[in-house]
Amino acid sequence: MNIKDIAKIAGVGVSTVSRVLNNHSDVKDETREKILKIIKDSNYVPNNSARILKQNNTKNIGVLVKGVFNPFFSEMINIIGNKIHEYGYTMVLQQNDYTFDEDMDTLLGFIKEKRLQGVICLGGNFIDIKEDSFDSVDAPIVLTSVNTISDLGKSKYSSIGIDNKKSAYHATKYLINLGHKNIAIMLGEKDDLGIGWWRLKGFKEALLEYNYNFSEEHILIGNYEVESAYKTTKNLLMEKPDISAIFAISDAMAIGVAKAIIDSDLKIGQDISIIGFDGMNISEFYNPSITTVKQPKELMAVMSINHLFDLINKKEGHKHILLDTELVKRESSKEVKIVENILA
Amino acid sequence: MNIKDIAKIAGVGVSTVSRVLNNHSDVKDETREKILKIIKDSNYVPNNSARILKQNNTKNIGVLVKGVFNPFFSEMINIIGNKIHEYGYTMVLQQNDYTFDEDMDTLLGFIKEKRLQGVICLGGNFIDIKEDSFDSVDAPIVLTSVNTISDLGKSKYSSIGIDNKKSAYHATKYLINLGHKNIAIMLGEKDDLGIGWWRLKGFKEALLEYNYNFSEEHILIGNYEVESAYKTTKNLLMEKPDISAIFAISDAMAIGVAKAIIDSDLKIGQDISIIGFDGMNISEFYNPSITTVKQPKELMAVMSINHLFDLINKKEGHKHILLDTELVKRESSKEVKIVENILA
DNA sequence: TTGTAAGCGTTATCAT
DNA sequence: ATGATAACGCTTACAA
Repeated sequence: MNIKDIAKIAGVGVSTVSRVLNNHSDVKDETREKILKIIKDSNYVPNNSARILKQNNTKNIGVLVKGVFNPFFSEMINIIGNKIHEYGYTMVLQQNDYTFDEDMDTLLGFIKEKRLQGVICLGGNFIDIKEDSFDSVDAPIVLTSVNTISDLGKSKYSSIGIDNKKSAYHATKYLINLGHKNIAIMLGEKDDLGIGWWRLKGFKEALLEYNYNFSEEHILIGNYEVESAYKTTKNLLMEKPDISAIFAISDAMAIGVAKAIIDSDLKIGQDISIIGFDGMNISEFYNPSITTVKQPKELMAVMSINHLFDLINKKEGHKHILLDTELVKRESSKEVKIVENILA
Repeated sequence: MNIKDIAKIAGVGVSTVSRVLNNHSDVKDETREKILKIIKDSNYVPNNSARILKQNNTKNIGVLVKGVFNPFFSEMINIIGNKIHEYGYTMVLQQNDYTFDEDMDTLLGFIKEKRLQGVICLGGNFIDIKEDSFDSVDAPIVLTSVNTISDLGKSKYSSIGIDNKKSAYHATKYLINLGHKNIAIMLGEKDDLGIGWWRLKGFKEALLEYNYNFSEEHILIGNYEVESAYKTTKNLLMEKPDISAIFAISDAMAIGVAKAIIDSDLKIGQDISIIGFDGMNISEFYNPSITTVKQPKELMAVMSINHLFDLINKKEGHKHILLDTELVKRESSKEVKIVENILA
């Protein structure tokens, strides 16, 4: 069943049917009604590929996600997906977890292969952006919550994210002001080159400001997983009891840390304070509730997709936005308890 | 840059280029190398639409999700997405949260519009499947973790899920055997017609077996959300202290219930026992850990996508699979404490 | 082993 | 207001 069949049944030419299909005004109402009825009756759906071939517009928006296991992104994908659908476009979702290519290559290939009209990257490392990196594609690109370092090529793409360094700095400072001197930080991976690198930097900066010493031993690795974080923390607690606070750079890891503390018969807050990062709702409902750096994820999602459509429709040019985070103070972080030195 | 340009540059006919593109064997190695080099140098990517138009194979797999906010599905989408990519197909993800159409109509429209080669539905209600419901499409369909009622048309689609009634029955029985007599159940919505309906049925069945009374007052509504569950439970605890256990039909709601109990100065396990449903890892790491009905979500995801490809490749026919759940016993459910009646 | 040309289902241009 | 037809970029007989 194609446009020709419909035309034949209706006793009109294919162009008339096409006009009806595309809501052109120059069709007699009567004819339009008749054709519409036939289309409906025969369950005809236009062939998208033929349309795209002709119009050169796939109406496909790509969403490239690094680390989909991150529940933080799931919700954003949801918001983005709904908006894409609303705009009459199709979402093509591709994960990028197990690819060891440069994220850049994956992105460029993705756009070309799927002939995307635009793409949003959720997470990932784009540390080697060059001035001409995006010259070979003309689909607008929005990098959301990704790690970039270079200032090159900034006029060729947009980015939306938070100030990771600053957020980590404030979180750490908050702990310091509570009297903590021996603070550990839990990163995702050893030598994390992504956002973890910036958060570590903010952490160190706060420490430096107060002349507190920082050693590699204060770095814990949690693989961004609850389970890993749990094991790492348990091991730590058996060896180094002089730590009074742990700053985990994801809420998922903060949960693992919390449970490890509990299972080690220590009291969260009293014995060891915790701060997480992300602002997932479990941090609020955990027992005890967990202090966290809340990212404005709904806003990030909405801005990303709206801005992308503005770019597509050429209503706006590329821009780079840093949104504010909020330090949500909860039960897991308390003033450090004064340890009376019996020998003193 | 199209196939003609490449052919011109290489000094060959378009069909030779096409043969190279499609890995046909009947091309001289020398010619192949030359063409491959030109393709690479000129960054040429074949136009998918033209290809599809000709071959009538989009290589698109649809994933239609109801309730993507459910973190339970996110992980499954991840597994499914990776497999689709691995098979050289593209995943088209569509959410179905705010659609009030029948899920059936959405599904059929989705397949036709995107010309899908196959589709997996994650969640949703397909209670009105007729014998000929799927006759108008020829893409194989796998319904995963969805609610079906009718036995009609079973040879036209596949399904993979768990036995919701049985699972709920066993969970309830476990509570009863711990001595609980006044058990509340928390459903997603009032008059839940989906899986909630079956879980409620299993719940009632267990109660009936022990001649325990069931009243509408034992039904709580939590909207499948942590927050809602929290509020509902808090209200309940202010009014009805004769309940000794709550069975929440999702882990997310179980967390809300747990926190509400804690905030009401009651002890989970001692005062009120909790059972959740799904087997998300937070149930293990919550404080205290929460008993739950664990669904084999990885297995469900893997089976769904593998079976779909078997159907596409006609290696197998439609089938209906019920997987086993596991009741994971944890700290949140304990023997009911004996209440000494002081007046007795 | 390679080239020529028809045809996939649309849309858009140009007549009428 | 409507119809005939070229063109989009590819694959695949068929011919050479």
